[in-house]
Amino acid sequence: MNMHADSQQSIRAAADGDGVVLTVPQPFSYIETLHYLKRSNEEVLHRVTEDGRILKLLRVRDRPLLMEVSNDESRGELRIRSLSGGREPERLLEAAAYVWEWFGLDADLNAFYRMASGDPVLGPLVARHDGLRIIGVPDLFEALCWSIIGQQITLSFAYQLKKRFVQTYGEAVDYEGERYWTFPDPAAIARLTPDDLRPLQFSRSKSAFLVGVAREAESGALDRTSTALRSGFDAAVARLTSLHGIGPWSANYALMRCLRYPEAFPIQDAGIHQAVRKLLGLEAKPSLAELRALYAPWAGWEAFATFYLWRSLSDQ
DNA sequence: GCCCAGGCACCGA
DNA sequence: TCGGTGCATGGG
Repeated sequence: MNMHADSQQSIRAAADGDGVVLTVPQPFSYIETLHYLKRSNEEVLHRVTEDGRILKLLRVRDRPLLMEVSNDESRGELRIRSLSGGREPERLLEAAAYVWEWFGLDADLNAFYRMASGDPVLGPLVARHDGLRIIGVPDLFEALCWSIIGQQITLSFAYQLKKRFVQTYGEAVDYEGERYWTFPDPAAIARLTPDDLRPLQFSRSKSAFLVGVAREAESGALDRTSTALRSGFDAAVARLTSLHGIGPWSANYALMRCLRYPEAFPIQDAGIHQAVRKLLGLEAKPSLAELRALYAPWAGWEAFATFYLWRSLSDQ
């Protein structure tokens, strides 16, 4: 896990000595963050408590750490505590850096809003969901697996598949009567054969894709910081789509949620089409020509536009 | 039964 | 390059 320069400036030890405090850049909406994190009851990679704390099991320096995130709205701060797995300052700092990355706190939302506020489709969305950031998937292997799992099936079924996958091959820690999971390590999946995944109800292709990507990741060839992924957007798309099972939608999905390219745009996404249809009051899903005209002004901000469109799907 | 879900690989022209 | 087809499963 790498510390980002901006995040380091914003993290300090809590005054009472329990955990660290993260000053969040504005705008940031904790409510919107929770709304996204709570969207599936089948989610097993984090838990949101009734009083609005977020619990998540991380792997920090090769050991599990159960992290708790809570919000201090009046101060514009998040507090990060360790519930189990060690409270050394270095481990807490890494957990805080993870949150910074996870919640997309590096993004300059105001710059996006300057573009979006006058847009007929995005304008109302950014007004309604002020402070919504792109909640990410910091781990590239997890992001690619999740994109493979989500291909061509309903989101609810995708969550069921992910739950089985995580609970079969991930690592668990029990805390106060609840079980918390980490996403499976590439090594655990790399040694499987695709047939091992079929009983979990993965299709033949999804099974093969997952094992293939795990073997690639296990070989070290899927480093987030690799030249192929940091030499510009087109090069990164080319690198990811060279993987079996990663097409344009999945590559853009991972570049949006993991590598955080603002121009990443999974335009084939059924959810985007559905959102546009609803927002424009269309009978049928928009044609490609309609979409092109619509998103031309979003150039350079497509990832943010996508996340706000997805958000609109759970509006009344 | 039919269509659609946060698509993709593969095939033939 | 482009369009058609099979794939697995669940819900409306």
